[in-house]
Amino acid sequence: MDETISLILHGCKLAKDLELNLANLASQPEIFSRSCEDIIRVFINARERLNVHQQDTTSYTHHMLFREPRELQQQQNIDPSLQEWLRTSCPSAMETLFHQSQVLVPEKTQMGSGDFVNELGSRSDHVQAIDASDPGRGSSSSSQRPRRRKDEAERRTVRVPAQQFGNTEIPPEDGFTWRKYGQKEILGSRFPRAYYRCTHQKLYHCLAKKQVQRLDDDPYTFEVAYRGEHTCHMSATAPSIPPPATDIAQEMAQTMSAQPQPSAATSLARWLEFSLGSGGSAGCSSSSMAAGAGSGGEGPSTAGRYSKEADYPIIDMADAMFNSGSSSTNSMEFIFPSMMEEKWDQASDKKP
DNA sequence: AAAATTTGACCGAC
DNA sequence: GTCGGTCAAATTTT
Repeated sequence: MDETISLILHGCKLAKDLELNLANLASQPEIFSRSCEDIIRVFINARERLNVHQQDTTSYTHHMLFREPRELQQQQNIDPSLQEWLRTSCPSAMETLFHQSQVLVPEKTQMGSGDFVNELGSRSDHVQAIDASDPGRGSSSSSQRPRRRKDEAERRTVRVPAQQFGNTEIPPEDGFTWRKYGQKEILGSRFPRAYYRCTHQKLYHCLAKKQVQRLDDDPYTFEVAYRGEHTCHMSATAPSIPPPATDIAQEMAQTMSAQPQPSAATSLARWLEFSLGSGGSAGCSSSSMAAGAGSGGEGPSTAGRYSKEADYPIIDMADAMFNSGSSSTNSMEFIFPSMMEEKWDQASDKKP
């Protein structure tokens, strides 16, 4: 069953890489199509495995999926940038699977064991997650003197190696667009700390931020601390402060051309959330919901948003996802509705 | 022209 | 007072 999890994560990884390369692939439909088919193949494979287990016992799959998330995470050695992507795309699934915010991969673990090479040629970042409460530099301020703002969001820290080619001083992409708003010399650190906020902060009131700083002892490794939640790419929440329609259109046009379109992969991520997360009746889901509320993420609102759909059993969702046959076009239309018609909102959001 | 970055000033927590 | 985080005007880039 661990292999199935690994497959699903591989699929997510491919989807993430596709998302990152979406803009580049606009002019290369063959590669784009092949990548999509790869992703579909991976998930079909996963579904078949789930089907097998489903025949064994109806609840077996679910129990195994939720058995020991932390243990699984350690076994899989999940790419933390993928974690961040999954976490922002489908928080409850992420929490269920990985107990997010407690991600801890011990030092000197075999980096890259979960590293998948894909046809898009994008390299998989070898990243290492560290606990936000690590007493080391970077969170020293919080451990030494818990400078707490009332509404300060939880910090999630990952270490990311510098790019292998090109300008190694630029921290690798993480799938989001950021605007730098400050830089500070930090006492006792060789390198300054850079402060970024989400580019879409104004338009979507997206409060996500990150701090990037090179390690003293390893200038080719960045420590990236994320704070706040991305609301800009979650179509259900984005218009919570509705901007003028023209601004949205402008923003979307700009987003489509300038960067990967997050909502495409978000659709896939939602399937994960349906399948893996917050399965109402299961005991594990309640704990994950509680953890979401307690650990400072936007847990309650996000988890509640999909609670209805989460009633679907795993196999039903997988079937719904792939039952349009092996035609990549049809499958893609289901998997990436926002890309095809940008109809996801109407399809999933049951607004009055 | 608009968007992004730079950088000194400012502010709140200690 | 120091320090880290943010603001915002100036500057650079697109």
